[in-house]
Amino acid sequence: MENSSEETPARWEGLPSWLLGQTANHAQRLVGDGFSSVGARGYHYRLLATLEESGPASQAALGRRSGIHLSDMVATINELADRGLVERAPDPSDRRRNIISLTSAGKRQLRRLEKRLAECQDELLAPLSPEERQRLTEVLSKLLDHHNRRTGTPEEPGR
Amino acid sequence: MENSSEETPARWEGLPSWLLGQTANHAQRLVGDGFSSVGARGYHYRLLATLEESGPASQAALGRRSGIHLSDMVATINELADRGLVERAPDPSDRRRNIISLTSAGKRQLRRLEKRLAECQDELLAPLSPEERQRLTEVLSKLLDHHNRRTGTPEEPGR
DNA sequence: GTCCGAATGTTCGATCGACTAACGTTTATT
DNA sequence: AATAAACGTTAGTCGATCGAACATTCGGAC
Repeated sequence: MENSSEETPARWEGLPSWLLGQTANHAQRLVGDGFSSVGARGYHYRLLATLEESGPASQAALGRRSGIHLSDMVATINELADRGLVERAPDPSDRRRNIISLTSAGKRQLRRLEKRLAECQDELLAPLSPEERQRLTEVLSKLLDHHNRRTGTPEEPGR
Repeated sequence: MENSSEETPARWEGLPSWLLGQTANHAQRLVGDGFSSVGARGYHYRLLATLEESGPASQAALGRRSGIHLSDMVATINELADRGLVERAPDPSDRRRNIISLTSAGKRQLRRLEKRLAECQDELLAPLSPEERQRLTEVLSKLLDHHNRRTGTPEEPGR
């Protein structure tokens, strides 16, 4: 979507689903650009952040905690390991597992990414007043909650 | 994103960009499912609607008006033409061009898609009060406007 | 009239996030 | 010991979006 022009208002442009999709695109572009300016992408941030929160863990566990699919974890960890931001070591007590841990360079990168991320949020919400920002995140949270409950995120139903 | 579980709140889940992306995903899934239940997808609706609004036109013009990339127009028109919803005829006055027009079957399909679409908006916004819905679309429109102005949609600057 | 730039339709490919399928290895259960 | 389950890995699919290249055709400048 780069176009439009010509004198067409387009009938779908007022639909909530369309507005959501478009603003989400802008948001994602902003954040993606912010990340790529430091040589990273979304999965990198998510994995580094998860790693800092839960400490060293196996790829499967990190996948569960970060919501990154197992098969994408492989590539993500490869990329981060290549950059020395993360270490992959075999688990001595379970030879199936790798234990992934954050290096200090990884921690520094995480700080950078968080800074960019915060800047992007601000750029994203620039035209909104603090109250509007508050209301927006509230309403979005409510929507997200509703649909997560009935669709995604099993969140261990009976446990 | 099917996972999560494990007892991790995840630090990015409150970020506006994340909330936007996730709710947009839900919205897109809803609409996409609605469309595919009639054997269509997003581009089909957009093209059919554009076609009804602006009448028969060349692929390039339709692309500009619908915001669909030229290279994707080809496939979209192919699919719609295969289903008999649209007709592709050479322009006698310009042999580069095809003139695309809506068939009556296409118009009927458009009606169906619009109905589904309306239902999906309702399902999407289900947990929100009318006032909240109003506010949400307003805020999103404001955001979208802001970012379209400074990024996408040139909308012929000097014309 | 001819020539060059632009528009048009088309094909191919790349991206990014999400997800499926299959497979070999290793551990746990029975 | 046999079977089930978990783990890591590779290799794909998919949908939405976009870029690059190309041949054809048109239009305007000269």
